[in-house]
Amino acid sequence: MSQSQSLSLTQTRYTISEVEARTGLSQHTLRWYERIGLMPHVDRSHSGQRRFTDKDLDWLRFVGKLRATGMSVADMVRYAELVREGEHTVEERRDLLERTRNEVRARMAELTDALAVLDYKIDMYAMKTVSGKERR
Amino acid sequence: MSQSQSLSLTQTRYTISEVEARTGLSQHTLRWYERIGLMPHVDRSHSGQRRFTDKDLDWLRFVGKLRATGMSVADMVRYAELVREGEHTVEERRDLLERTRNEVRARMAELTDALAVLDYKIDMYAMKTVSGKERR
DNA sequence: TACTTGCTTGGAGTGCACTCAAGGGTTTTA
DNA sequence: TAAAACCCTTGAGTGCACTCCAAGCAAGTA
Repeated sequence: MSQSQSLSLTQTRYTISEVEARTGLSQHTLRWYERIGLMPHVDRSHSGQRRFTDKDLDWLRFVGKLRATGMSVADMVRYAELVREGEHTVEERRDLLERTRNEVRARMAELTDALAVLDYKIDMYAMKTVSGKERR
Repeated sequence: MSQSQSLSLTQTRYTISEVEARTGLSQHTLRWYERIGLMPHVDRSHSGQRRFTDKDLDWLRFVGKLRATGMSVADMVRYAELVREGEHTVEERRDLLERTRNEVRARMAELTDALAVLDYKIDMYAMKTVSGKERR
C-alpha cells in the first residue's frame, strides 16, 4: 500500500526512447523537462542512462494536461517544485490550478466567440460559392 | 451605397495612437502588421503619417478574431492576400477558414478534457484543505 | 572485433510573434 | 517660436518552448 512496497522487483523501467514512443514527447524535450526541474528525480541505470517508471509516465501525462491548458512551462515548474516540497504546499497548488482553470474558461469563451465569427464567414462564402455555381 | 460614395468628406481618419487605444494593439504591432502584408493599404497624410479608417478598424477587429482562434500570422497573411486578390479566391478563403474552424473545435475538445482533470485535482486539494482544517 | 544503435552532456540554434532602439521628421501646445 | 508630444523607417533584440549539434561513452549484434 505504501510507495516503497509498490517498488517491487518486477517494476517496469523504460528507456528514454520507450517514453518518447509512449508519450509523444521527444527525447530532447524529456531531457529538457528534467533539466529545468519539471520532473521528479529520474532513476538511472548503472551506466547513467535514464530509466523511467510508470509513475514518471503518469506525471508526464498530467504535465501534458497542464500543457494543454496553455499553462506556461515556468508555472508548471513552479507546480512541480510545490509537489516536491510536500503536503504543506497543497493550498498554493490549488491556487495555481484554480488560476489556470479560470484562464482556461476565459480562453474557451474567446474561442466560442471566434468560432461564431468563423461560422458566419464560412456561411457567407458558402452562399457566394453556390450562387457562383448557379451562374455558370 | 458604393464605396467611393461612402468616402465622404466627413470620414474619420485615425492616427496610429488612436488605433492603438481603440484596438489594444501596440503601434509597433500595427506597423509590423502592415509591413508583413496583414493590412490592406493604409492611407497616409501629406507628410506620410498613417491615417486609419473605420474600415481598417473593422479589419483589425476581424484579424483579432482570427488571432483568437490561434491561427498563425502566416495564415492570416495568406488570407489577407486572398482578400486582396478578389472574388475568385472565395473558395480558398472558405477552405482556410474551415481548416481553422476544425482546429478550433479540436482545441476546445482538448481544453474541455484538460478542464476535467483540473476540476478533479482541485476537488482533491479542496478535500485535503478541509480535512487539514478539521484536524486543527 | 567491427559496426550499428542508443544514450550522455553542455551549449548553440530555431521559429514565432512581437518589441524595442536609433535617428530623424511633424504636429500640437504654451 | 520653442518645447513637448507624436510619428516615421530600418534593423536589431526579446521571450518562449523547444530542437539540434558535437563529441564521446555504452550495449547489442554479425
